Amino acid sequence: MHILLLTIMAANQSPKQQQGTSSLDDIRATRLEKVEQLKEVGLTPYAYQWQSTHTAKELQEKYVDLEKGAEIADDVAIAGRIMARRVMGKLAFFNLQDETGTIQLYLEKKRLNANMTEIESPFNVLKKLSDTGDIIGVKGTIKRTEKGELSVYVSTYEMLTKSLLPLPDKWHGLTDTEKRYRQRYVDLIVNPDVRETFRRRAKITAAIRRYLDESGFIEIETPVLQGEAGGAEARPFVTYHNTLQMDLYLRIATELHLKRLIVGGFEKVFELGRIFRNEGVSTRHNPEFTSIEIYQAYADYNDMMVLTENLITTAAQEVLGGLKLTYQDQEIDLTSPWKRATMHELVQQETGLDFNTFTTFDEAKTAAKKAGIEIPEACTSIGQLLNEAFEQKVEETLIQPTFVVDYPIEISPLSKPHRSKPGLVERFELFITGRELANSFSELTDPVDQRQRLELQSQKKAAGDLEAHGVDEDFLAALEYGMPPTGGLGIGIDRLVMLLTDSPSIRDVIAFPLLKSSSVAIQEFDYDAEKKILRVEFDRGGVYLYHDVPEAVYKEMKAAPSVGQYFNNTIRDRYGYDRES
RNA sequence: GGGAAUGUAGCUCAAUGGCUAGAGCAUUCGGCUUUUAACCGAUGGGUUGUAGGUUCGAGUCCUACCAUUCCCA
Repeated sequence: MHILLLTIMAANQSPKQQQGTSSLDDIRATRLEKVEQLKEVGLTPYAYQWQSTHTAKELQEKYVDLEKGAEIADDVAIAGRIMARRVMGKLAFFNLQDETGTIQLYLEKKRLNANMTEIESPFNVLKKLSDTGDIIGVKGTIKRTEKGELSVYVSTYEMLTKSLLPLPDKWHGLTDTEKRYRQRYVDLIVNPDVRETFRRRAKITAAIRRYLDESGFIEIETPVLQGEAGGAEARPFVTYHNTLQMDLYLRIATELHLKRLIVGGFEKVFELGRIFRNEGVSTRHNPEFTSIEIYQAYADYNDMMVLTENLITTAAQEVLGGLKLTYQDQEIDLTSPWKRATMHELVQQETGLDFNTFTTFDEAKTAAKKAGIEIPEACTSIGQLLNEAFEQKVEETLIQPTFVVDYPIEISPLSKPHRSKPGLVERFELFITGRELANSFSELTDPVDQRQRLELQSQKKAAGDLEAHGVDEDFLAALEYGMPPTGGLGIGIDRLVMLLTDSPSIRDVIAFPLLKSSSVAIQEFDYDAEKKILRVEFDRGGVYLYHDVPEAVYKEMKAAPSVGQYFNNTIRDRYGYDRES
């Protein structure tokens, strides 16, 4: 059975009739015609190769001192996309954009016609057959115009790729958020800061990897497909392996495998990669996102705090050139060392409640209610209540980098008990701009203790907690062979990139964020009365068979004023279906 | 999952329940050898997200659905 969530919107009773042509179709048809005309005059609308001598940025830098009106006979070659065209009678100015920036092309009829003798009137060809969006290569010399714009004074050009679809408005650009995410390539063409964001993202991950490499860490890739998802509390994605006939989960963390590597004798390992959590989507959550987990043998969480500072300041230096930044109008200073405070201290500061003084849960509950803390049903211990108080009252106040240390044991199943504070574990989370950016602990290495805690999780799973997981016996076996004392650290890369690129939404730092599929309308449907199969053809081309549909339903559907609405209400989600092969 | 807002030409946006749904940019045609959102003149382009409903009349009001954005959980 093909698992596919088809959302059906509406459907016309009769197949759609295309009347007339839309303006977009017209533009496309005109440009296809231009492709043919280019071939006729002897040009290649889709070329094979081009050699540039410079990028736009290199030219701008090299000739920065060239005076207005001056020309230099240096031969240059450059390629890029035409972003704007200004055509006079016998002279034209194009703006050319490559990955590095833009440069103006100075296109003179006389010069082009003198240098491109193999085709007839090349200036007119360019004037008639080029459009914004086309990718061209030009050769020529350098000239700064009277108005002060550095230009390539073009001798010859080649059409490298003819574009068929119009670019968004040159002044307003593309602002429709949905279209920006769905058609990121258009967003990237017209919005230079989007390109800059992804360039920075690449620099950040490269800087982190470089720092770790120089510190003796090695990156080892661990499985994405797992028999049991573990290492975090989160709902996993489920998939299926056909020939092995087994359910598999996409990983929700890399923790348990990286720790196996520490058992195996590696002392400094990490993995920077994608993990998957089957949860809601928001400005701070994408179902697939990137994290880095780092494990260092013989280290504890104090060592990991220093490592966290070093990694993040290194990344910030790399992309910002400094440690002060502005995030959504908030001034952030990343100069280390960062503030360290225990969860108890912070909660006391914000709420006045000293959780160290509570001896019973009821006592704590009464005091917390008084302080305006909402207590969910699942909250049944002082430790969980402390965490609730922290999340509700403290988190959003932690704007400057702050290590929150020493967490209650109840919410930290994988970390080592605190060496001096009973009921707590050696764990910290890093908060910046009120958001959690990193999570770390002195890893639990006692296999007996670990088994007890995982079995507790497993009971929660059996009781219906979808974020809890079964016991990973193989992981426990690994611990029984003996894992050295180890410090572990996880950093949310997307959130770090958001911080360092001043991006308000996680979708701004993920090139292709997950969006719902666009709606589909019903094109046609028919019914096999004998097999009770309703066959539905959607306008996207998909054909699906719905099983055991009563004939009465088919008749009602046929008579319904809106087929799509009837389908949504009565058939979708109620009958089994699969895709017609 | 709940609430609010949005959806009109390729893009950015207008349009008190009432004339043939408009404008700028882009397109197409013409003019122009120093433009910078070039300019001047002309031109084509619409299933107003989808389907119902109310109404003499719906882009506008109502219902359902789809998608997006923001807030909350």
